[in-house]
Amino acid sequence: MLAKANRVVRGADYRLVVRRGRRYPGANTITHVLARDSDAAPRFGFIVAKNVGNAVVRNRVRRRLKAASWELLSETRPGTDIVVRALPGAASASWASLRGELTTAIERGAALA
RNA sequence: UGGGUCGGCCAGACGGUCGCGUCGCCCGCGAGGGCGCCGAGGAACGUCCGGGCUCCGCAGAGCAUGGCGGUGGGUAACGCCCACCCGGGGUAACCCGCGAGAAAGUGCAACAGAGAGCAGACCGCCGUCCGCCUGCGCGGGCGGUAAGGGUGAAACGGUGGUGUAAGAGACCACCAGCGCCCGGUGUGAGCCGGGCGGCUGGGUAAACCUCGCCAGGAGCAAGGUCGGACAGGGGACAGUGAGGCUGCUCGCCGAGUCCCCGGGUUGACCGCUGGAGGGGCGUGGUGACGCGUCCCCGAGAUAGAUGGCCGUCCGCUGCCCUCGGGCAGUGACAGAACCCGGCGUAUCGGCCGGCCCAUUCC
Repeated sequence: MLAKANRVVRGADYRLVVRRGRRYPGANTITHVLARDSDAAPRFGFIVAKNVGNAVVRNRVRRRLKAASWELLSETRPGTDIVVRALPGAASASWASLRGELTTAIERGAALA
């Protein structure tokens, strides 16, 4: 799981990444990637809206996305902010497909180290 | 053994691996790191009640408004819980009732029916008069009546008798209901028994209403500390009383208040978890619950930790089938956000116990 240092936690940061970052749509997620001028650790943020499911479902989706992000953390270029928005299909998506979507988006975002 | 009824409890298990959050200790100037403890629910849910807590400058009184409604207890309090009463259902265990007042007033009630709220007379029954007829009778007018028929959820007590032209609480007996009185019993709602009276005057109060009881307002985005940012302008009212805790009146306090346009911040910390807390034992009580004593500390996040992945077993479903396995899928409802007590709602499945009925055996 991701430590707090690897999380996007400010509302302003979320807005910045979603508006200015490049979008990579997947079957169950939309990934926004924005490179900052920094060599700080990469940061991940997650948006799971109510149309995904009830609170239990949303928690599970966000935790799986966090776990997938943690596995990709060491391979992500420093100074990158990534925000993943979960779509309603993410509730029933398999672990492998979620992780695959995220990997593809980061690769295409040229954010791999 | 089968069926029923009531109550309590659990909420997949184990392992591996990689992680997250608070707190404590240690290391480090610091960023941070290491170790250890703990880390979602019976409903955490809905936010429907009740409280604690916080602020509103907490004199207060009345009205309004809202809620509650058998009795007695429990509780911090309740619209909750317990016991009992009454009424209804069930062979029974047991369940159900939004359980005050309908002769204080106002309102409401489809269809059917002659008539539905100070009721009414369609068929019928009876008397009398007239007409027809040999006659039994038939038809009509007037009057009496409400026993019988019929309508309805409901038709102004029921049964039997006296009475009468036929009938009728018109009168009588018993029963039911209403009111009053007396005796016994229970803390009480009531219950049991006896007497008297007029002879009865439905439902709806989750319709207005009446009676009794309860209730200040807003809510942790409460409220406070620190830091940061910014830009003011206009209008209304104001010791002749602004404003002050939903509305009104009285009373009290007594100085700035409110609105619009524009601009800025939406950071950190406190509140924040040790409490009507949990467990054991004893004790009072039918019980809800109370009392005493010992032990324990058991979540505090803030884009929001409490988990991700893998394996074995377990349960369920489907298929195959050599009747014992194999394969595949799946794991109820649901996620703390100041904290408690309730209620309501959702829920795959499982465990335990009390009681009742039927049946079999001894």
